[in-house]
Amino acid sequence: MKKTFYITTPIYYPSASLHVGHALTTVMADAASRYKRMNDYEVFFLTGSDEHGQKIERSAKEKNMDPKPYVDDIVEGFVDLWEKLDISYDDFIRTTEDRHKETVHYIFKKIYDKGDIYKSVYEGKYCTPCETFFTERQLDEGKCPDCGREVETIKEESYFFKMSKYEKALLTYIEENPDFIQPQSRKNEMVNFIKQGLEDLCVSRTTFSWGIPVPIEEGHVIYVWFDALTNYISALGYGQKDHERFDTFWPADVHLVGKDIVRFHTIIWPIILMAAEIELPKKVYGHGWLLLDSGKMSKSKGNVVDPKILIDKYGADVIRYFLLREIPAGQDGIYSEEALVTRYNVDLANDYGNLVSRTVAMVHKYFDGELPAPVQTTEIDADLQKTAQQVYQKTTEAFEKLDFSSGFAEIWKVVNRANKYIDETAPWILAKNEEDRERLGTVLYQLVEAIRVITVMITPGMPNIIKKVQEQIPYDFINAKWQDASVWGALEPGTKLIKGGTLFPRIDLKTLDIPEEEPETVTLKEDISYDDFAKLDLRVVKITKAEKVEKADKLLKLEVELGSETRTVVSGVAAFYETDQLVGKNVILVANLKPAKIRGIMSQGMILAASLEKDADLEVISLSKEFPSATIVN
RNA sequence: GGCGGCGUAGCUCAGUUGGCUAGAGCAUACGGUUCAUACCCGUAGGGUCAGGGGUUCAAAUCCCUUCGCCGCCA
Repeated sequence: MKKTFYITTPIYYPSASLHVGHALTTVMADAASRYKRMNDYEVFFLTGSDEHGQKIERSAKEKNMDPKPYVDDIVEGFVDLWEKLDISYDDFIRTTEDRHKETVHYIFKKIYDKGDIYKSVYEGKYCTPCETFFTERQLDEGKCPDCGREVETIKEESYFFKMSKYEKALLTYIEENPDFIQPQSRKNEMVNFIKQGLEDLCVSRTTFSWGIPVPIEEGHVIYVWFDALTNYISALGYGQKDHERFDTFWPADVHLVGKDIVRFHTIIWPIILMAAEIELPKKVYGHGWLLLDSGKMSKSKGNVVDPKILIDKYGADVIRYFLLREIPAGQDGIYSEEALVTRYNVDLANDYGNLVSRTVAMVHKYFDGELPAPVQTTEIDADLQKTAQQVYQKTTEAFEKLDFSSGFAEIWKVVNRANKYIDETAPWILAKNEEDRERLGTVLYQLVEAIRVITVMITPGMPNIIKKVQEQIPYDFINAKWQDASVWGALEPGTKLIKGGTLFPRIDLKTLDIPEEEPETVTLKEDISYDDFAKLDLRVVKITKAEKVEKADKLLKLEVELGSETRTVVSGVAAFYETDQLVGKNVILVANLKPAKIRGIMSQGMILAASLEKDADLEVISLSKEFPSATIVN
């Protein structure tokens, strides 16, 4: 019997287009799927869309559309994106499909009949204009967090799911399966959460109708998670006539999710399954977010990065490689187009692409494109092979853990080793002496083998570029097995290599048209009159002495000359200036500021300085010309 | 407020059960090379391992504490 591997992404919500963050989850799942297929697993890779809910109902209404055609358009965009990204999913489940509804009905009834779903009254804070329920905690000072208006307490008949009943069973499962929740930090959070006690979950609503009807009573629709999570088995045919897929693939090997929905997947979902007496998934992996320099990507900030534009610009493989390489396992990563292009230039163009290019070129120059046979190998050759073998081991371990970032870092050790190997063996010198011809052939063979091994290993991440490599080095990369990277010497000597185009042409960062971030709109304080300004008495003063204030790392005690007077000023600049850097500077003093005691020192005025938020940087305003002490500034 | 995590080079991060001179990549500077995509190879600079205290023959690592950042708490 073939080993099976079932991996899922979340089903995405079609209220807006997908951004690179979504692409990250899906690309990871795809790389894992391809890796497993190369290892002879029968893989089932599921993605889809979560199409019900009030938000969709409302958005459709705003566009004067029925919900279904409304989501159809958006979901088409999802499918299109995954196609562009070469996502090799086996099925795409939509929660509006009949097969999904069938399973949801089946499982709802099963749990209801068992007594784990019961009818009660839901009480919550409701914002009528927004038509949304909130919990106490979500409220912003008692008001609606979306619109700021008053909320009212509303009661509604609802069906509840007895989560509390399974609290202990779930904890036991998590304990007995230490790898169930990944990464570890998430697991700890979830355990804490469960230990605080689980409340029963409201699983139906009457306030909107765009959803799967509750099978036992009209007017109720099944609410979010019960509907959405069930996709993982409805797509397999659970509770349907044909459930062969379910029998083959369940329990899932990995539910890959963003860290924000780990809780639903590690608490609600397992409990639904327990109540329905279905085996639990083996693993839920919560990966990090893709952040922008400027913070989290969000629709409201308008800083969402559209993956389709990036794919058109750089190609799917490049985006895939960046996502897999740049985001450390389980952690957040930062996206910027500069980072993307730098990765591209350094790893793909300079190191890998150029390695292929120079190697194929040499085989052509010295052997007419015919791959020479290796003859006698040396220590250097052995070292290259050893690197490749070790990397194969480590990359395997990393890929098994879905740690693609480390995996690709490993693979590049072979790339680097191979480039160094060229330097060490200097084929262009060997080519000058006829007696070195065998050695030259051996060297080039080793290089092409190294490229073969590397290329096999990058296949799960970059399924496209390997086709181009294959055009230059005739080896069946497309159908390669993972194990093919563990052997050395698979290429037939005499194979004709074909010079091809550049795999990854370098991109000049300077010519890149990266849209500047919008300059912040400056909000100024309210206008003041000239008289207000004239109240300030600003004077040029020379700093004559500066010393640190004890027990205050930010403060310096300065002495300044104001005419004949010597004043003491306490200033928060210690993080940016050594004491002797300030002495002698002509700076501007707010001379008529009311004296104030700071750390027990009477500060008589204030020195002007420009500073960034959170003390990120600071510079005292000083004059470059000499002015008499106490000169007026206006 | 409760629980947990993090703080290591200019930037992004590795540092396993305490153990050689604290590492890698990017960036910078210099040198080498010409097969190659202004690439590749090498060398160098750059660190109070957030601050303070403690345990130990020995601490980035263990304990306490201060500061800063982050996550979870339906």
